[in-house]
Amino acid sequence: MFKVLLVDPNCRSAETIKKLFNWNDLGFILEDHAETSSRAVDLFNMENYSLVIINITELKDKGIQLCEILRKGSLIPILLIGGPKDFLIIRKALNLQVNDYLPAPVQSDELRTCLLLIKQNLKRYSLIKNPEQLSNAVYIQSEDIIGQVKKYVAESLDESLSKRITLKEISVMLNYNCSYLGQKFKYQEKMTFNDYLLKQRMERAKHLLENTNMKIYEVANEVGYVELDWFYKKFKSYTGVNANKYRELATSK
DNA sequence: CGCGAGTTCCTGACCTTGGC
DNA sequence: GCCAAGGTCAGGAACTCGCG
Repeated sequence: MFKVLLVDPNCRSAETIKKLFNWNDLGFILEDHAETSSRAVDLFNMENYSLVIINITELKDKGIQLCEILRKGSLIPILLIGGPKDFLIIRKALNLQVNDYLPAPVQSDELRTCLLLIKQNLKRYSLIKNPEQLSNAVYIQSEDIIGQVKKYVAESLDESLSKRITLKEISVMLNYNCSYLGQKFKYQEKMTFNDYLLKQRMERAKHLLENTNMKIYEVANEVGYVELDWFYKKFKSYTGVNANKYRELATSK
């Protein structure tokens, strides 16, 4: 479990964030809430957090100061929440290597995706409070980068978030150029990222068709296809038969 | 190794058709 | 009416190429 510190002067919005979903299900514990940046610093020094979420709309420049303080002695992931009017402040924060930014009001699926990305990184490296560990982490990252991409795809499929899988998103998460990561993936795996993603989705769809009574549209949705028609096309081109025919053949064996 | 520009191709959206 | 299946097209994501 990764411990989260929420910094938000607005108790109502803090409560809303807490209740967006069950944080424990995603592997996070959100119990601590600081209403001021000074209280946040106190808590940060006392507890061992894995993530800090800051409502920049409410804190403004104090939020930036808080980012500066956290960054001085730590590489802890920082997630900002702010509105369209906070552009200048967010721009400042980006210079402090803030990990991500979500527009307010936060949507549950957006935050969930963001947390999964952060969790991927946290699982990979335990670089919470020691900047010296970053160089080691980056070294590991570049060595096993494709492994991380594949792992992310697999976990996203498991958690039914496959429709959100994009190479662009993964490249941002891993601090790589999108085109470079695509090249690297193809070189190592002898197939493009899209081909790999398609293969994983289709194999999962085949498994679901063989072992469950789910409707075709449910299977399509489960493996990440929003549009059923596109799933039909891809499935047929991958397997050579229609989804229904495939189930018929598989279950008659 | 890493990035940017241009090109290719995938995806989502909308529609139609046919079978049950 | 519901579900399965296919056609078309615009926009965006992924890929390729070339360069530093």
